[in-house]
Amino acid sequence: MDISVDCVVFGFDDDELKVLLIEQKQPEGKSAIKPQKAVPGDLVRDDEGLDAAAERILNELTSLEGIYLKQFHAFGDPNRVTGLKDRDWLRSFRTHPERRVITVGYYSLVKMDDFNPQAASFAKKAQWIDVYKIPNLAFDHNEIVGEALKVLRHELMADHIGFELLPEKFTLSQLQKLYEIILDKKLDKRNFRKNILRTDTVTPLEEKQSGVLHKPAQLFSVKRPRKKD
Amino acid sequence: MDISVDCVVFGFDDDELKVLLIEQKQPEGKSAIKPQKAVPGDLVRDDEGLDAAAERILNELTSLEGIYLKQFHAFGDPNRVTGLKDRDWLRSFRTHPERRVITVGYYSLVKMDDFNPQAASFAKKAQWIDVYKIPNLAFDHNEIVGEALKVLRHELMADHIGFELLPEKFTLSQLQKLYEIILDKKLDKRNFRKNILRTDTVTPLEEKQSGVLHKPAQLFSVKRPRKKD
DNA sequence: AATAGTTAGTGTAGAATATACACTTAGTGT
DNA sequence: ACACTAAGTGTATATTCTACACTAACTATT
Repeated sequence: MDISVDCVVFGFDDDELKVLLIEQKQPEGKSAIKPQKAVPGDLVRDDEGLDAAAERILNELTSLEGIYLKQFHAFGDPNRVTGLKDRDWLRSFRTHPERRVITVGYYSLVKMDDFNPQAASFAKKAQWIDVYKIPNLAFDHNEIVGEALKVLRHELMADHIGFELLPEKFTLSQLQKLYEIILDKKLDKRNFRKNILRTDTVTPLEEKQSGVLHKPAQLFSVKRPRKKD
Repeated sequence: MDISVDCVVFGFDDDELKVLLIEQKQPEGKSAIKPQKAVPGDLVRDDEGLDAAAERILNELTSLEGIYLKQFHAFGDPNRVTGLKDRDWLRSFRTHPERRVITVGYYSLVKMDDFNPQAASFAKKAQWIDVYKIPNLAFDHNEIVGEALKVLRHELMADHIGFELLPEKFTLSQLQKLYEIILDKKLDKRNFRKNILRTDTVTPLEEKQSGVLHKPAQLFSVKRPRKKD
């Protein structure tokens, strides 16, 4: 058997929660077939830990580093891979295409800002897709994304990890919107603010929004552990 | 690579939280070496899902069926297995002893009543060991048990799954003791009872304790989904 | 028959937390 | 200056959490 790692990378963009999907390479000589989208993932190397593999693979495919990255579930159904396209693809790209693969799911949150679409090579391969509009994916990736989303919701409430999805500087309204979209429900503005400020994970900056056609909002950033001043 | 499943089976006995450990069979011709204890686990078969494997292995080693059994983490450190004894053991009992093995941890809760310890396969014997007095185990099983315990604590609070560890009929005091032991802290009696009764997962029986040298306690059982009466 | 010993069983007041709700403010564009 | 828009702010009420102490029911002993 082989082990792979699949990374469900969440990002947030104005008013959509997105997942990073790659477009699979076309198998040789089958160019007529529409390529499938998939979550970035690959086989774990023989001498590599799971967490390390996840980090490596995510890095290879997105050039991101040092990201909140968490194992959430192992998917081991022996019939995980049944699709014809999936089979074709494996035959073209894997040395042992018939081997059963068990995959370990990781999820991660990134600021879309940090994400570097510079590499045209990259932009060709990877794209952000609205979580609520995900097409059919390769293998069992729809299920994997679904599970990741459940975990994300849970962790969002428990650990307030949501800032990870926002740019360096953000307003509380943006943060609230993020929560509303992930949880798929409206939140009360005043209560939300109380809650967030109480957790003390966020610091107001000197700066304010500008160029908006309404009262400019206070900008915040994530509170980092104090360096000595 | 190979995949294995390890099952951390919790049971409860009066005032100790226990884990089911097996004693590994001795490798041939090394009878001087003290055998190691381990959590029941084995390789996943080639055509078998992870959950199915966990159930099968638990069943093979303990003759239990239909147990609350939940995947909690995959352990994939390439240096998971370093001990000399572990190596010896693998050489004796595995067809591919040098292969790297990634293991998926499951945990499960059983009523010790229902359990009839029957060592089989490569287990010399099976025994319940106090969670807080676990010796050095084979492989990375100490870590695995530790993680399982964390998850158990978490799920205990979230989902009130504690009854699984008690006999069919139990008193609220027994249940409270169970919580106290798992969480390793004292709880307030009245508040505890309020909480449990509020969750509505438990029904009082007609029956009371008897033969105790104090006021006999009401017996309860887990509330099962109503069958049609 | 009375007594001592033991755990079962119960309520409430105060603190903390969660919820619901509406108006004023500071900008931009016309 | 006026209209438009989202930012920002406080309070009263309901709910949940916490701390806390006495009486009840049974057994064993004398």
